[in-house]
Amino acid sequence: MTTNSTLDRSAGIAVWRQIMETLKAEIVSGAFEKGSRLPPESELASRFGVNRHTVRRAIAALTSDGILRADQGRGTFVASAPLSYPIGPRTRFSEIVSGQLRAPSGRLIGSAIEEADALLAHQLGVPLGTVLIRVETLRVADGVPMIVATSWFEQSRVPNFVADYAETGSITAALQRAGISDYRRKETRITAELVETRDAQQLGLALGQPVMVVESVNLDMAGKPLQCTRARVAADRMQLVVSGDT
Amino acid sequence: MTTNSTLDRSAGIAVWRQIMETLKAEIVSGAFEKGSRLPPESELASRFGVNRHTVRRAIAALTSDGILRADQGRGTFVASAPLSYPIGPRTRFSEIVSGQLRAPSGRLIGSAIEEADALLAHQLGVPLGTVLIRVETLRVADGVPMIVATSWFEQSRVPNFVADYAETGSITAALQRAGISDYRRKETRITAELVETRDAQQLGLALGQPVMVVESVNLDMAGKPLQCTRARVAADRMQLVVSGDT
DNA sequence: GTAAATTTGTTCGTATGTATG
DNA sequence: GCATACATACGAACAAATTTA
Repeated sequence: MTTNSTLDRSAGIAVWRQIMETLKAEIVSGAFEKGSRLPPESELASRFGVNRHTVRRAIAALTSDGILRADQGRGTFVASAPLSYPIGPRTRFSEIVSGQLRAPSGRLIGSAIEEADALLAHQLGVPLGTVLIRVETLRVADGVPMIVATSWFEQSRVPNFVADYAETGSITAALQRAGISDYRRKETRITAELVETRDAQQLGLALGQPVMVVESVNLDMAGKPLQCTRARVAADRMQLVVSGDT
Repeated sequence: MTTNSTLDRSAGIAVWRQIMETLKAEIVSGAFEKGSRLPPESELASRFGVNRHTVRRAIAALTSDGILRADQGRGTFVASAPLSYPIGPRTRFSEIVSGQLRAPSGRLIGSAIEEADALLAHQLGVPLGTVLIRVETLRVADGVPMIVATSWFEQSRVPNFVADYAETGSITAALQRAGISDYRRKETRITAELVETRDAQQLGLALGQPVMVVESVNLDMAGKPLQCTRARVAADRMQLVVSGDT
């Protein structure tokens, strides 16, 4: 079960973290049941070919994440098994990919004003340092959190966006109040990462679970970039569908 | 589009590596065109709030990956952006990589004869129990493994597929030898999972890393299902791109 | 064409973090 | 807890190549 992926000592990733990731992956994949005892530290140390201190640090990190719990004298136990929300056949949410969800099921979980860095400036076609609105939203289907998304808009184009979105729960509706009647998606880029701590909390995912990262740019009808979105999608609950037609 | 403006100094990941990942993500997302010059090291250092040495190490790592190239006195330039994988009706791995000036290569890593189960029978439009060829392939670009794919074909339509693919390294070429001159993609479904042990070995990924799972069905020009594929894509090496034209 | 400014490349030293025994 | 070795990060300087004025 365990392929000894050789520890890399100069990859810029601390050995304790590499061990932590490996153990987490094994727990997630079900190698250890919930409540079961982990092998003793000495055994793990010899298995990974490291000092016991190093294993202890990996275990400490997993403990502070709530994944393990160590009882002095008894051993280390799996505290929380990986969550899973089997909501039947995977929901198909291709329309969400472009951030064009029309139904008001979005919840505002945060917003901020910030200046465009090189990447955002390029994607939105604005000068570096342009004032942007950043909006964090959570999208839920059937009571299950599905997507955490971060969107950026040029503030001068949608000055009252945050209040409008909070009220309507819909990006389309909020944009309409700013006089933008329609928009279209330019392109969508998809990759996958391990979920970040904050997103894991929002999505109710265990750490170490994968999320799809969907980056998209929407254009107004004049072809000017309007909105830039980075959505993190719970991979076990949702499937992106790309039609081959047209 | 990493908005990770704050570097995490106690995550067990070296700062230079965090910067490397950020820059790589920005290059992939198109903030810097191929051939364009990166901001000077001093500027990047102040942007990330680190010493110039630290930026230099991140740049050195990207240089040894072939992504950047540094000329003394001139600057640092984007040599070759990491691959992106455009998904559309005519997706073909070899065209994609050759379009981006990379050397494509498909390697046969296994094959088997099996009977269609309910799912495969439905997707290929054949009766339950129809004899299929299952082919496992590894696709590599510039010596870096990118994709492990499992494909199913109706054996009677491509009786000699395995030998033809092993010889040509190309699905398109092997199908042509079976008299199938062209095909198109019906639909593509994307999700993400943690990499499986066997795939991790093939792709050279550590356990616990995410892969994108791309399931697709190709149709022949008469619209009949021809090929059904489940590809596992190394998420840190490739980005799927859906253009907005479709 | 020369000088100044920019930008990458290199070499010291020092402090801190990581991993071992 | 302590001593040791190595990797990481910072700071200051200087050298080499290129661009700009």
